[in-house]
Amino acid sequence: MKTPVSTSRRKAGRPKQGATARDGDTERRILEAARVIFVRRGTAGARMQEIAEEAGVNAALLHYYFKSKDGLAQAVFREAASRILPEVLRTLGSDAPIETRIEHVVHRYIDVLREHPFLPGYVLGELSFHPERIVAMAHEATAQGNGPREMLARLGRDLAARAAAGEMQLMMPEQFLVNLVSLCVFPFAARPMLAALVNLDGPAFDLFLEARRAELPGFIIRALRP
Amino acid sequence: MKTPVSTSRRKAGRPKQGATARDGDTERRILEAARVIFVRRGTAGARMQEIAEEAGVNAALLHYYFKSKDGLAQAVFREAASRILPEVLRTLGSDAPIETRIEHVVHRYIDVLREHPFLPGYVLGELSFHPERIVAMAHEATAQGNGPREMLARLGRDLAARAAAGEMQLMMPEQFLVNLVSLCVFPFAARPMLAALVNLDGPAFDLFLEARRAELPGFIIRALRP
DNA sequence: GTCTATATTGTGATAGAC
DNA sequence: GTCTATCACAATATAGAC
Repeated sequence: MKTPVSTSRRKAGRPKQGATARDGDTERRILEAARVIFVRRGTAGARMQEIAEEAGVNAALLHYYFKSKDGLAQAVFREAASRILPEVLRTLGSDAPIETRIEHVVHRYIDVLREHPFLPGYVLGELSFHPERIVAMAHEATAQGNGPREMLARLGRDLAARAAAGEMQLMMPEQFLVNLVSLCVFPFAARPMLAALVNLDGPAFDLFLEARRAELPGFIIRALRP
Repeated sequence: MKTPVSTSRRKAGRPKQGATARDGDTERRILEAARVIFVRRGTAGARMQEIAEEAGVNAALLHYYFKSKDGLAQAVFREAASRILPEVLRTLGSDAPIETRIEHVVHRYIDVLREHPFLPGYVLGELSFHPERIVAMAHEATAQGNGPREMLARLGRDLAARAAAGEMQLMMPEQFLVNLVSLCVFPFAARPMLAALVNLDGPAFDLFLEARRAELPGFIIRALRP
């Protein structure tokens, strides 16, 4: 009998292939289903029953693998947030020219979010309703040395150097970071509003994103000129 | 006995001043309390009991004035969304020079959101988890003639004219609108993340916003240069 | 209009057989 | 590991007295 529970648990002995779970690891199936349902309904709106059905497993198994609904919710939020945060921060802290970093971040961000278009709404909702979740994650990242603080400090030095050389506006790195992320992420979170208000739905939204991916780097770079 | 319920209901005969409700209109007290709780917890996370306590009234009264929890939720969302949408759209469709409109929108947006800093997180969460709500609102606005479509069309003509005169980049009005709104709204929705990741909390966030209010119009106007 | 009491269902969680 | 059965309680909603 294996010890269940815990956030960082991983498969420790294959299941016996019960009749219901057609393939692969049950725990993974549950986690994927939970991601789908939590992202769609929000943490409070999600139902364990619906997650079980989405995963095609018995509802009691959710508690076997993850202790509680909150355990599942935390696991899902971690995964979601770490999918749209760290890589971009890393890119932004590289030693390429700022213009190159901007282009990389914009392209990468929009590409990732096109594959997970509902993540921003979910993450922003969670941030608002469960702000404590992000705090724990930030602590870990900082402890690992992946901390965004160093990245921001380096970015600030680079911006200041370019400004001193008369090549750019002087701008606080925090403002720069927020501008960049806002312009990439917000359109996804606001998608339902754009669809309802200005008919930016379905294929129109895809075209909008394609144009945005191409134009946004230039928009930001022009805004940085002195 | 007065007919209760319905979204657009207003006070029709003062209450008898029950012992509990210290002052004023009970319905209004409930609606205000509902706003506080729904914004804090999200629609699904909010509890009718907590709203009643926040309002200082008996829980049964919530159902007397608003038929159901969903009725209350709709009323709150309408109020919230109409607080951060229509005015800005109107400003953007004025006949002042584009540069002036940008400055007006940025200042107005940031001022309004500083008074209601948790609205963006709530509205974006609702958009994601209850996209159907915004559709109804958009229909009404369009029916009223307040429609954002005309505003966007006018804005598009103005942008095209300035581009033809060689004074600006050519840009689709949708992209322009999204850029402007993203840069104003996103920082509020992402506030918990900024606080955890780069220490932008409390007074630091206020200073950040003050600087942003001053710098953002220039940032956007520079980005529009040819 | 406001209150108490209660109906009724929903929902997270666990015990225990297999 | 997975299932069935069930517990315990939370939560929306209503009935009816005042």
